[in-house]
Amino acid sequence: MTEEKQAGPHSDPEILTPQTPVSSRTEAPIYLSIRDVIAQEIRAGHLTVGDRLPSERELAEQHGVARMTARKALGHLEAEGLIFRSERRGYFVSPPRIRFDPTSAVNLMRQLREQGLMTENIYLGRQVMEATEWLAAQFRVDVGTPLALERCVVAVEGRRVIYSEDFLLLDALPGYADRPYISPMTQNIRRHYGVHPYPTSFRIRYGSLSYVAAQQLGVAADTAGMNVAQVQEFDGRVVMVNRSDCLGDALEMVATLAPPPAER
Amino acid sequence: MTEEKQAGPHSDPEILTPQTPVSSRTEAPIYLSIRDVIAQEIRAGHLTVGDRLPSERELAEQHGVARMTARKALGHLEAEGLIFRSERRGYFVSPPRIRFDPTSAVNLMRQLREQGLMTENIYLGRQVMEATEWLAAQFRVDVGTPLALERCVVAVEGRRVIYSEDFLLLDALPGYADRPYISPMTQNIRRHYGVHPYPTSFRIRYGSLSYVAAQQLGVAADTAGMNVAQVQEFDGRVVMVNRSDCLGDALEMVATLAPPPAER
DNA sequence: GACGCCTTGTGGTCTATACCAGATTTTTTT
DNA sequence: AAAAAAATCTGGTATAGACCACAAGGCGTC
Repeated sequence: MTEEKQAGPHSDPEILTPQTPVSSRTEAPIYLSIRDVIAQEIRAGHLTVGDRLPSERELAEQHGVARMTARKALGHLEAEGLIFRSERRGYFVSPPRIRFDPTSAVNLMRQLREQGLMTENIYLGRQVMEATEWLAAQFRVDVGTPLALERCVVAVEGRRVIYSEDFLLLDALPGYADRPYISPMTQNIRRHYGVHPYPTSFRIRYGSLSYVAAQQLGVAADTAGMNVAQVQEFDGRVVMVNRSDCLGDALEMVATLAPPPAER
Repeated sequence: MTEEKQAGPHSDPEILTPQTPVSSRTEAPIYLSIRDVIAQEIRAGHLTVGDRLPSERELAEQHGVARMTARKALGHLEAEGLIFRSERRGYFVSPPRIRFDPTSAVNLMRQLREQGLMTENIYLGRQVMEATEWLAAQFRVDVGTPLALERCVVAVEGRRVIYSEDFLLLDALPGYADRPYISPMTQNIRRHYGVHPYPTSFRIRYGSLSYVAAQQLGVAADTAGMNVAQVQEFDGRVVMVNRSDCLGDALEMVATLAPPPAER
């Protein structure tokens, strides 16, 4: 889980080559075989990280299929994390997935930098709001409790991959609204209040990106990804709830766990 | 994270209604507005869990669009977990997502039953194999080390949602190959060897389902979902690695974490 | 009642085309 | 040389058809 083979980022043998039908009764769809051809190109190293793929129209012509069929093959490769698309620019070979440990107290930005990735935090602004039903439940407060919302986008190696919303309990953070934003939220809190919040729960689900997230990340509205929610506390009090929409092909959640104390 | 509102399974206010454009410069795609209409029907309770939706062709006609457009709206709803499709049967309103805690030592089947869900384990068979590169790294053994592979499908409330592959280190489990399969793998190991393995790491990623998984689960080959890998140990030795392909709309990963010891 | 055939409906796949808006490149103008 | 305009290329969306394989239900025979 921690080690990484180094025979090229896309030679990961764990992907049980979901290749063409294994002697299935019915033909496999054409787009799967096209996908396999392209995947092979990438794994073989003919196309390497950052390279641009032929356009949908070119691929369609090359394989003698309609554009929508080629498009479906590309969509599949995207879901597998081999390639990503940049809106109206083209498809590119993906770098290896970013790893994020939702159980770690180390904040996301730092986790990314520790992987040697060039990361950037694009701050979108702050607003004050009242707790919705869901937020109130997370914070264990009443609906309508004042919260601060900090919105930002995280770009890794120049690609926008995470749209993040941090909700902060203003009651627990006096004077917060008057202070400037500092990049990693946990740093922000630590700097101002001298405490370091830690995650107490998380939820990861596959889902579609919200409309704003898709816009901010510059992807099609129908892009699917991962919706992550993370709750952070200190002193036994929930102070921060994070909601993120992540491009599914760009990252993966990993964690190493301590053995259960009873077993020790 | 742990509580559930009970105003109907699909009134979850956390979904920040990724509705029609928020005064965007450009029109939102048609399929998003169709999606919103259907989502509204479901949230309002006009369609409830298990109900069948109109067919793609019917919806297309109702909204005066092409079938592929209606299809795209349905695909979006599926990604959001509001509906699911049964191959060549139709679309149905989903039950709430199943929750799975990858950090828990409690096995999946039991977790599901604790949520009051009718679960079924469909055993697909066993085979003996040699460790591939990836598996060898997980087990911390040499490539080619003999392993047992147990394959099964988990159905929840009658719907197949997880295709699971358990890899077992035969060296650590003498005589395993001669013993019958017992449903939850951890139970299996415990029964035979008196020890209870616990998870030591996991990895969750968004991705496409493998071809066999899609076949076993009875979904289209282009279905995306979540790929989960989990490593289990006992006595400091990796004895089991699980790889699962899950229907993304059917479940979510949740966990509650202990505060870091340093903070206590 | 049990079994098998056939019809019908459904999603799964695919084609061929079209238009749009944004990104990129080229050309022209200043 | 710089700036502006135009042409081109790209993916994003949408239409309107088509055929297939499988699921389900009806119908018939046995």
